[in-house]
Amino acid sequence: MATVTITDVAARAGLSIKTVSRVLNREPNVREKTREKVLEAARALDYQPNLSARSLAGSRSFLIGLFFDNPSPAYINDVQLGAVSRCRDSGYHLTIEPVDTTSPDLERTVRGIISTLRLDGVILTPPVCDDERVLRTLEAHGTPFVRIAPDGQPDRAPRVGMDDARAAFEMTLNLIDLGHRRIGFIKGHPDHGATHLRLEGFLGAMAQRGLAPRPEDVLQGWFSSQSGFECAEIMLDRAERPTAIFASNDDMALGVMASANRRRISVPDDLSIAGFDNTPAAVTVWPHLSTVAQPIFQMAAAACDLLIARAANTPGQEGPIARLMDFEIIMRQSTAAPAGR
Amino acid sequence: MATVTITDVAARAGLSIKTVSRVLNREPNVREKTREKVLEAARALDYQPNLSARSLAGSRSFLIGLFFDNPSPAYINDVQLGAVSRCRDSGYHLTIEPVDTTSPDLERTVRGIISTLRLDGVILTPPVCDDERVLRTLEAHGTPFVRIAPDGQPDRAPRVGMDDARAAFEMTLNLIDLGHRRIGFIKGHPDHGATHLRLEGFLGAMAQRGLAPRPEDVLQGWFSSQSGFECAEIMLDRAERPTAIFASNDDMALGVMASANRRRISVPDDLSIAGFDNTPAAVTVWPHLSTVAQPIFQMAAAACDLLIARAANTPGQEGPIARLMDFEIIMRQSTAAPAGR
DNA sequence: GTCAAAAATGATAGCGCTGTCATAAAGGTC
DNA sequence: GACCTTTATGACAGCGCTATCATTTTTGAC
Repeated sequence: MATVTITDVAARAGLSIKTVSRVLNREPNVREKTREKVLEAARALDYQPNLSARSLAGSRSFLIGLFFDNPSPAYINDVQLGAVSRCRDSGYHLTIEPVDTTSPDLERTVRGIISTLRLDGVILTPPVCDDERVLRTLEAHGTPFVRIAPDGQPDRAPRVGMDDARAAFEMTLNLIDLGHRRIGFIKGHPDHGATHLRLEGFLGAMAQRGLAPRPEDVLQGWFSSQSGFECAEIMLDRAERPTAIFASNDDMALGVMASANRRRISVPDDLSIAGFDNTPAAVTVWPHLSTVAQPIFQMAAAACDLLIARAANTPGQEGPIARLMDFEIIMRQSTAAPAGR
Repeated sequence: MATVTITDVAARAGLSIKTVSRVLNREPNVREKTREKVLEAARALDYQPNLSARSLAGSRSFLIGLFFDNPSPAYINDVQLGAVSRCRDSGYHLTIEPVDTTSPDLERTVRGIISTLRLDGVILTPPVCDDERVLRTLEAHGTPFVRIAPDGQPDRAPRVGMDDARAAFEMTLNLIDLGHRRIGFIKGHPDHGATHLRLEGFLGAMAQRGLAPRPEDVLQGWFSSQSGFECAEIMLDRAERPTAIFASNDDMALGVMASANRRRISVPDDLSIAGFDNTPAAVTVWPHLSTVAQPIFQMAAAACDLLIARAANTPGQEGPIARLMDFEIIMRQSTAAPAGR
């Protein structure tokens, strides 16, 4: 309730408010002894800077925006925690802004958000990171942004991600090395960049081992468990069915497992299943799902770092930045060697 | 980039900035014609008010904070969407603030957030809504807050929730009416208010039908799927096992299902399973999980409404407010009449 | 029309900071 | 010590709005 201002701190320290401001903003040219006096006064008074005032007077708002459109809750949750963890370290805060990429009003909405809040930076998750209107609006306004796992346009703006193709490649190799020859694949939502890369990795691995997936074993899903279920129903209905199914994300893999359960097909004995994302649900089901763990938390944290550094005018790398993080292949109980071998 | 200020709008409309401010804030005593002139000028210039300036000059920050501590991603996702939907309507924004209720620094953290951001209100989700230190800090600072599904202290501050006891009661009745007599129950995390209420509802329904659960059939879980799995392992290991298990949330129910799958116990033929929350995962598994749907989105929206009305000084209800929302019992394929009956 | 009351509008002072620029203190050189 | 350079500190304007209070215009009663 009682509001302590920078003036109070200055009075207590016997210095001007400008000097206090310098200390608080880690500006140079402050004597060590002075710095200590200020810090002590601030601590004694439990001073908390007023963000609005800082923002109004200065060039930074200390606010990062997270734009997303209906991703999986587990994914967005990790992104949020990763971003907030870095915000905390730098006195920043995160506002979340769900946007509807199918809305005709999208540009106006985005413009309203960034100019009202004066965001220092924006984090874009799929599929917003690939929406041309959002990118253009941000660029026109001069708001820095970082894309997480974007589809393409590598040089357009900083991005962080992981090597989806490589991960899918390695998971597929694992499946093949387990002894599987006929492997089904379920593609993700066509609007998500990762979808194409994961397919590419799958096909690459098959080709490298001299295998060619039958066309009817590569189906189009939508990243929803329902779509995974439906694709599995189709594949498992056939007389000659795959011995393994690799779904482009865990939700769809779980849909596959649901279908197998319904048909009393034993996993992994009669069907191996692999997913992608390592969502919490992957270890909620039995058998636990083999999957690819993405460093989502770290990707978001890195994105946040980039934006904060940029706002602080830290002479970071100029020009296009792309940070690729490491993934991890996690083989659990849903995959095994095919039966009868 | 080009920043349009209220002064620009005033100049274009040929009025003073104060009049423009009046229109923008829907203050009374503005002629209809004047209002239109202002609105038109604002539209023509694509004027966006500067939140920092508004906040610094006025008494509102147009910021709502959402405090949470490690809840399920699906839950927090719904809360966020519900809250943001109302924020959008009123020019508000939502900042997310994960807090660690086990941290010794909790008070300082909370104090820092609310005084730096000058939050107009805070939404508290379980278990933060029952943390005495958080409540006290908020009260001391005079920051309005609304609790979602708190444990007790009904008169302490506004809260929104649902009748957890009643929902558990009805679900249990459904199970009994299906023919189940021996029903296992898995309790939730003891720090969550809903835990006690759900147990109470379960016991009440059993009692009403003249049934008494055996002590060994009521186990302590932690809301995690792992804990549900472990409890199920214990119950299903026994010679005389329950014909139905009601878990206090979906995650645990999914753990039960995993255990059943592992043991090749057929669901629902040999074991009925019911959950609580209606998470997306409930329809990801096979068979789909019978559960209780909470109106989480609506609860968060209502919480947000309360805070915004309070900040706008709308003479809403003073004193303790409690809004109870409707739940829905959803019976899917994981429950059926017990076999051999 | 006159006059008071009510309604509409405007002038101006901050809100709590940061940025700019001026000033003071400290350090170096001979 | 005189002088210059570097480093440290301070005075003050102003960011874009809202709040207060003064002023003007409109309205209504007679």
